[in-house]
Amino acid sequence: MFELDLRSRAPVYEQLVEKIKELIINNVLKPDQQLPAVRVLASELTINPNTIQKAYRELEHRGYIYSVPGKGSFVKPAVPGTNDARLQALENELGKIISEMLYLGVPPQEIITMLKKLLAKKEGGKLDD
Amino acid sequence: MFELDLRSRAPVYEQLVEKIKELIINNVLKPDQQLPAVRVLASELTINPNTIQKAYRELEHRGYIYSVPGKGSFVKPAVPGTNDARLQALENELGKIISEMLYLGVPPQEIITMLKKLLAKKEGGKLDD
DNA sequence: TAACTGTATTATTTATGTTAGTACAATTAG
DNA sequence: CTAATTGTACTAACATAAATAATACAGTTA
Repeated sequence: MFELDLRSRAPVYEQLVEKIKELIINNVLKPDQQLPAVRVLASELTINPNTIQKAYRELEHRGYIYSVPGKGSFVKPAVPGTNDARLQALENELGKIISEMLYLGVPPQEIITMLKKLLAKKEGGKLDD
Repeated sequence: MFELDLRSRAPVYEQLVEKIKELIINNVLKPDQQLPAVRVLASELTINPNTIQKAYRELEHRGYIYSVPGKGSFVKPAVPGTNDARLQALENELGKIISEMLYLGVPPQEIITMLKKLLAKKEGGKLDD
C-alpha cells in the first residue's frame, strides 16, 4: 500500500505522514475508510510498530485521521471551513513558491497558466466521487 | 540581521538556510552582496561558527550563494532557465498545495484569485530594482 | 474465549545536531 | 612583510531525536 525510501534523510515516520496525508487529500483513501492496523503495516514495511504508531499519532494530531482503541484507525472526513489556520499556512507556502518562481525567471502569466493546468487535472481526477 | 527561534523543533542551521534563502529570493540580499562572515554571524546569534558554516555550505550546495576562501560568502546571481530541476520541484509543491486547498473546500476560482493577488503583491514589491 | 484493535512503557542502539577547540590556506589592510 | 580577516577542515564531546525491541493492558469483535 505504501512505499518508503529508507535511504532518505527524512525520518521514516515523517515520510509515512506525508504519504498517507497525500492519499487522503487526493481521495485515494476515502472518508471513514479504515487504515491498515499498526502491526500489519509495520509487518508489511518491515519496520517497528512503534514507528507506525508515531506516524498515526501525528496524523491524528493534524486532524487527518481518528483512532478508536479496539477498532482501528480511520480517515477523518474533512469539514470545509473548519481549518482557517491550515488554509493560512497554505497561502503562505503558496507565496513562497511564487516568489521563488519569479526569482527563477518564470513570467507571471506562465505561473497562472501553470496553476490553471494543475487545477484542471486535479478537478478532472475528482470524477472518482 | 537574522532572527532565530531556538525553541523550534527545526534545526538551527535549517532555519538559517530558509531565512537567508528567503532574503535572497525576495531580493533583500542583492546579487553578489556579501553575507556576514561565519564568525561574525555566529557571534551575533550567539551560536557556534560550525552551525553557520553548515548553513552556508548547504546554501552553496543549493546554488543560492558562493564562497571564496579569504574573501567571504556572496549572493549568487540567478540565471533564468538554469534550474529546471528546481522548477519541476516547485511545480510539484504547487500541485500538493492545490490538492490540499481543494480538499479543504476552497473553490478553484478562489484559488486563482488568491494566486493573482499574491502575484500582484510580489510584482509590486519588485519596484526595488 | 480468542484474536484482533490502539495505546503505553522502559530500555537500548543508532543517527543527527550542536558546541568546543584547534588548525591551515587564501585574501586584504596596514 | 605582518597582522587580521576570510572560508574551510578536523577531532572530540555532549545532547537530542529516531528507531528498534520486548512487554503489557484495555477495548472490540467474531
